[in-house]
Amino acid sequence: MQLDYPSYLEPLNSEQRRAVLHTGKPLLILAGAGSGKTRVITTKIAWLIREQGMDPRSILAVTFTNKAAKEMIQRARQIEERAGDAMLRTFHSFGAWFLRRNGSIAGLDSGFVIYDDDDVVSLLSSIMENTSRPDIRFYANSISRAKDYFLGPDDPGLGIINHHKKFRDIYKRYEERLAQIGNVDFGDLIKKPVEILRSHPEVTQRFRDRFSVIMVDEYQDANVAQFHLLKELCGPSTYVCVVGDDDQSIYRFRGAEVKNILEFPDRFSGADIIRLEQNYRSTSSILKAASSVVDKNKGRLGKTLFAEKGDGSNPELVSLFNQDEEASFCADKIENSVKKKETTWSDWAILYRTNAQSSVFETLFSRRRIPYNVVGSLEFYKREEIKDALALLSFLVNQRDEVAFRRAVNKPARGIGIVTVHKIIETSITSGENLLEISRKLKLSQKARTGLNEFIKLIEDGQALLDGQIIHQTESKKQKLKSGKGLSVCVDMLINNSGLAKHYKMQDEISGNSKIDNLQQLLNNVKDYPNTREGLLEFLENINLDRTLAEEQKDAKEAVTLITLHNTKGLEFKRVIMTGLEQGTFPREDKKGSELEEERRLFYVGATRAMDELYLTTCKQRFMWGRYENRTPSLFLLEVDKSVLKGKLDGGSRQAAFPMGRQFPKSFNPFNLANNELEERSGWRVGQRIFHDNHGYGAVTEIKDSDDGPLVRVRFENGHDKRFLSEFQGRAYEKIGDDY
DNA sequence: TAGTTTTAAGTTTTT
DNA sequence: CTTAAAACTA
Repeated sequence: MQLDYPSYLEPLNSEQRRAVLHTGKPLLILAGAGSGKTRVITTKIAWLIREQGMDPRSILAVTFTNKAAKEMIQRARQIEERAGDAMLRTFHSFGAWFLRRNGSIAGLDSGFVIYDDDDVVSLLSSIMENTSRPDIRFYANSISRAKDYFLGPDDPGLGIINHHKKFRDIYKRYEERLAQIGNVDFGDLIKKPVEILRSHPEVTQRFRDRFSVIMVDEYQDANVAQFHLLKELCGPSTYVCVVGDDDQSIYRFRGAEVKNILEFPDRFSGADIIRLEQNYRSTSSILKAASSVVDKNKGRLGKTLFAEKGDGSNPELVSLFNQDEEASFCADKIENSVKKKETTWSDWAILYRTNAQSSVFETLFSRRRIPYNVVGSLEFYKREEIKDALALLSFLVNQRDEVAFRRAVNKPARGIGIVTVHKIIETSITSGENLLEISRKLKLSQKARTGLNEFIKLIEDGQALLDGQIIHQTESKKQKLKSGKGLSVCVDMLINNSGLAKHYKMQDEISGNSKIDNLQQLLNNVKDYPNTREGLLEFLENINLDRTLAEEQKDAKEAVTLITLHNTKGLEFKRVIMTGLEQGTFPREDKKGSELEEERRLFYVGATRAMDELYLTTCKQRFMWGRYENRTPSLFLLEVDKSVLKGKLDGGSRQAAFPMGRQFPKSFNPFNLANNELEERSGWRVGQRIFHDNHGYGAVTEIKDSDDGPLVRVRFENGHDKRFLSEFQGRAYEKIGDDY
């Protein structure tokens, strides 16, 4: 039989197919959860290339997370290989790409570095002296929101964001300072391109010629500035297609405007609307449970979503005593089902509201040897040692970067105090010369001069390395540099010659940290970038736009997923456990009105990730601020339709035998028969099996005396060799079971 | 100025 | 419980 459309459109339903084949006018696709919108977008990209003869390079598709972008390009390529040449980015990464090429029009050097929120606070703190940290954060947040709404410091409407009189002035000074430095913040990645496009018609024309198709996914989470960017990129002949669902809007806290969806038909005249209302993902009982909560929201378009699948088993409400029992429940449930071969590890996801909640699961899962992946935790980046190294790298590409300079110049201590640092920065601002030049010529005390010269030498050596010179004196060092890979050559030199490596190595031995390991991980992460200025810039841009890149790439495919609710957008799992359903955790206690509605939508997003089974857990107590705090069940558990819910809010009366994390009381030492003086004095014993939250299982291999007391050496199953001073025992190292 | 000790404060969510 | 800022000492 002859089909009137290509075979790869066959799996689509009629509405999905209509969306793929739609051409001409602007298109708004209102796509409910699990209605196959990713499939529609990817198929549409393939169809445009294959059937319409479209050049892949003229297609721009925008998503909101890097994870979604990667998945989308992969799925499109499965249908049509050439889809790999289409431009698929997040809004912010598109903005960065745009500014690297066109920023010079607005006076921006192509070598800019992107400031994250902490950097913004740091810069702002030098503008707002004598201001408390929380206040600075508040103003930093206001500036960021203002940019989301495309409001500059001179905009009359600025009062809506922050009505304080001094806000306008602070914003203005911040912008001036940032311009002097030559870097940008997240908001600039959207706002600046719009400004350039508006003031330079020839640039706009170039972009309109380049992109004839623009698609935007998760349009409900676009902010006002992003709407303006889209509008500028769309010429009269551009085909524009946006996909969204107002019920899944979960980023209003950072400026997302659902109005963008509501007003799309007005802003893009003649727009067609296609609704995808058939849900293919979840059982109808899961869908019903999810909808019954979001139904309580007042401000919504309202939609009918039909489940394709049958009823399935009802979502199960599980009441537990505390977060340790919650973790045990999850572990048992998952383990049993995998043992019975009902599921594999990767069929399961554990969802929580805040990143901090992952640690209980991580500890228990590694103890029970359940493989897991934590998605998108920011931890790696927040680490002191990583920030130190990155500050050095940022300063290497931009010697006006006072934020990076401040952090790097006296770490480890080189005898350069705040007075000196302040003097250098002030002189640089007034004279216009960069911080390195000022550092070279400024008259200083002998002590500060010596330290500063070390720092200058370090930066000069780094620059020389990026320029392809090998600068080191000793043969062994030269050898080491030659054998290094890519950018890790330069980074390795920096962290060693700066003294950071030595500094943290000492710290690790005293406290049992693994900061050196993290720096090592950083080296590993940069090894594939070329050892040039361009390579370094590319690396810095990538990690600032996608923090998950810095994490250890241990993506074992067969593993349970631990993930925040926000990060689950666009994903699906056979079985989902939503945890921490308590007032104060989810929803957060202080949420009411429109913010509470956003939490409800978050519940909806989380619940609709589940294909076959959904569990909702709540605890009577939770360990917070060093105490067990009593909790009451989440409002959402009262709101969810009881006719599709298994279980009641009763359990959890059972007292936990031992809180997790400390199976033995502190005083408990099963090996008090130490046979030599050192073992007795240290409280440890060679052969003792131990468990460490970060490193897993291991055994004591050696105890020796040192200036600071007995030093215990541990060999871990993951191959790592660690040492720690015995007086810090019990903090991170836990004795378990028998000797080897 | 550097390093240590004390005290206070604080948990969203992410590009 | 952790982290950050402030106060204190060498």
